Parts: sequence; structure tokens; C-alpha cells
Amino acid sequence: MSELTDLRHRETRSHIAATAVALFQQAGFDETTMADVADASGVSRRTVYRHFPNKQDLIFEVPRQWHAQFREMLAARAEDETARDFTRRAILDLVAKATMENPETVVAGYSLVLATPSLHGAHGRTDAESFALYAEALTQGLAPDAVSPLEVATAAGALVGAVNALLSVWVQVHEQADLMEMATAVLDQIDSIWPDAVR
Amino acid sequence: MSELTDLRHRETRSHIAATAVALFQQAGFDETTMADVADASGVSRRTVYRHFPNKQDLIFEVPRQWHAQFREMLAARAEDETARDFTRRAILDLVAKATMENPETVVAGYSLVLATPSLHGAHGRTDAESFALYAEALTQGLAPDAVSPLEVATAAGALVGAVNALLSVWVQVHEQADLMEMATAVLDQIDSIWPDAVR
DNA sequence: ATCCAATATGGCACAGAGTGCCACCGTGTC
DNA sequence: GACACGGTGGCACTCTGTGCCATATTGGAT
Repeated sequence: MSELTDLRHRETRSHIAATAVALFQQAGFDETTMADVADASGVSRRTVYRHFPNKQDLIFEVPRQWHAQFREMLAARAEDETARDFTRRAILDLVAKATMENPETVVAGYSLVLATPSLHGAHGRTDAESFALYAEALTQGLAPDAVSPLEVATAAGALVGAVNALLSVWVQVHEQADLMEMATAVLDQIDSIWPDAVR
Repeated sequence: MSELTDLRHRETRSHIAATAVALFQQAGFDETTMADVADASGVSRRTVYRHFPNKQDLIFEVPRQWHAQFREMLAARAEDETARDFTRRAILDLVAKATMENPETVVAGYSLVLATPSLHGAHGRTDAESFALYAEALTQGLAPDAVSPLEVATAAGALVGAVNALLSVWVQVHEQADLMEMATAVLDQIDSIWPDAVR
């Protein structure tokens, strides 16, 4: 019951999400209603809400995956790797995966978010999640007073902003530019934000 | 008609905003309906929507003021002041004003935003506005190819994240800490993000 | 094969956000 | 006093999001 049903559950979920994103790209996010998504997906409106708590979350699957993978990597982090090295490695890793697997999906989704004011909100929630993850990575395994909360918050916040900047520039020039190269450049530019305790 | 009526308009507007914030702090943002706000303000629900496009904007007056003042300062910026110096000065200036004039309002408002998930969205929109302003300050008066878009975006994004971090830490410790001191520390920590062309 | 329990789904009704439309009213103008 | 105009109130409507209950499907137990 938890093998097959769970598989179906995830299939239904991704089917709805894919249908929704296609509709959003075609007619616009605000112009597409949840009833439209339900009809096009062949399910009821109520079922859509069972898989996704709200309309915005239909197009935030990618960052959700990133967060999940980042969390996994954080749990498997080696003792002797500093927070700064780990975070750099994790971000470059996730960026590399995105480039190889489904760059078009990422570009299309992020472009839609940037072009739709009513989605900036949900984007803000994603940022808050990223911020919390980075802050956790920064303080993991450290004594509570090894680094000041303000330093941690500043580094984590700057990192969130820098990654957002990277993506927003990339989706505009992704035909001509190499994402990995850009990611490295961004991380180098902000490298001095890391407190000494995590280097 | 445009002297007195305009004054009344702004009075009504600020009256509604003040009433709304008080209700939100007392009963919570999600628990307070627009009908509640309208009743407590002595106007109709329709009128509230004439002054504020949506519920969220009722509590984002402070960042709106900051953006307006930043824009003014940017327009009056001296030729020989670098973007980095200007931005530091502008941020410290706005922080100083907030500390002197109405720190309680800022703390209360920002705490409410942080504690209310349904407001993180509108916060994201504020971030997008900040990002655009910082990016404009960075490129103002520069030749188009003097600095790469990625460098500008990274610096602006990191700045947005750092200022958010500053505020979020401050509202938690504002009894014991000096905001100006913290702001200076944050700006110093991220000082190396500025591209050479704007220093 | 049959029954049972768990779960996914559909349908319905409802509260609240946000909007378009029209009527009303107070204020300044001629 | 007639008139135009902008702010306001009221009404009706769409859409989001949720609670509740009935139904169907599936996996497991006897």
C-alpha cells in the first residue's frame, strides 16, 4: 500500500505541477485559475489543493528539491570540512546538477517568477528557507559563542542575495554564458564575507 | 480642491494604516479581516482598497518610506562620491533616522512580518525593490561596460541579504544593542563585495 | 474469494481577498 | 443655483483556500 500508492501519489503530483507550469507559461500565472489547472490535469480542484497547499507552490518544485538535497549534503558533511568550503561545494554541486539535468525548466520557471509580481512573495519564502539552511551550515558543529549571530546572519543573507543575483542574471543570458563559471565568479566576489571561524 | 482634499486623503490613508497595524499586532495578521480594518477605521471595505491595493501593503509603509528617501538621496548624489561610499552613507543615514524617530514602530512592524508566514511574500517584493535601487546606485554615472552585470547583481543582492540580516538580528536584541554599531559591522563584513569600479 | 481498513478523490458549501460598477455626496467653480 | 469632480459606500461577482462528508480504489487479512 505504501509502495504503489506512494508512486501514484508522486506521479499525480508531478503531473499536476507540469500541467500547471505549462498553463502558466502559456496564459500567465494570474490569468490561470486553479479550476483551469484542475481541469487540464483531469482532477478536481480539491485534489490539486491536496497535493499543493497553494497556487504559488505549483511552480516552486525546483528550489524545494535544492533545499532537500542541500539538507542531505549537510547531514553527510565531513567533520574536517569548513562551513565555507562545504557551502561553496554544495552550491556548485547543485548548480552543476541543474545545468546538466533540466536547464530549460529552471530558466523557464525562474523567468516566470521574475516576470510575475504576485510570485515575488513566494520567492521571498524560498529565500527565508535558504537563509535558514545557510545559517545552519555556518553554525553546525561550532561552539555557540564561536561566531556572533550578526556575522552568521550577514554571511547567510549575503549568500542568499548573491545566489539570487546569479540566477537572475543567468536566466537572461543563459544561451551565451556558462553557469558554472558565473557561479564561481559570484562565490569569489563574496568570499570575504565568511567569518574566520568557518573558513 | 487639491490642497485640502489631498491632505484629507493622506490623513485618511495614514489613519487606516495605523488602525490596521494596531489590529494586526493585537489579533494577528491572518486573523484580522479587511472588514475588521474598515470597521475599526470608520470607513467602508471598498475605501480601504482605494488607499491600499492589498492587505499586505497596510504594514509596508516603513520600507516604502526608506525606498523613497533612498531615491531622493540618489538623485542628489555628488559626482565625486563613489557608489560604494554613497550606499554606505545612505544606509547608515536611513538606519540612523529609524533609530531616532520611531524605533518601536520599526521593531514592531518587522517582528510582525518575520512572525507571519503570509507576509514573507510581500517582504520579497520589498527585497526586489531594494535590489533594483542598489543596482541603480551601483551603475549610475558609469559607462555601460565599466562593470559586469553579474558583479553588479552580486553586490546588490548581497547587500539586500545583509541588510535583511541586520534587521532580523536587531529586532531580536534591540534592547541591548546599538543599531548603528551593528550596521557598521555588517557593512564592514561585506565591504569586499564592491567591484573596483565603484570604490 | 470476501471482507476490512486506509487512503485518494470528488463534490459541496463557506469565509475571505480583491475588483468592477453604479449611486451618492461634499467641495470648488462658473 | 447649476455643474463638474473626486472621494466614498454599497452591491455583486470571481477566485483562493478550507472544512466536511460521501465515494471509490487499493492493499492486506482471513
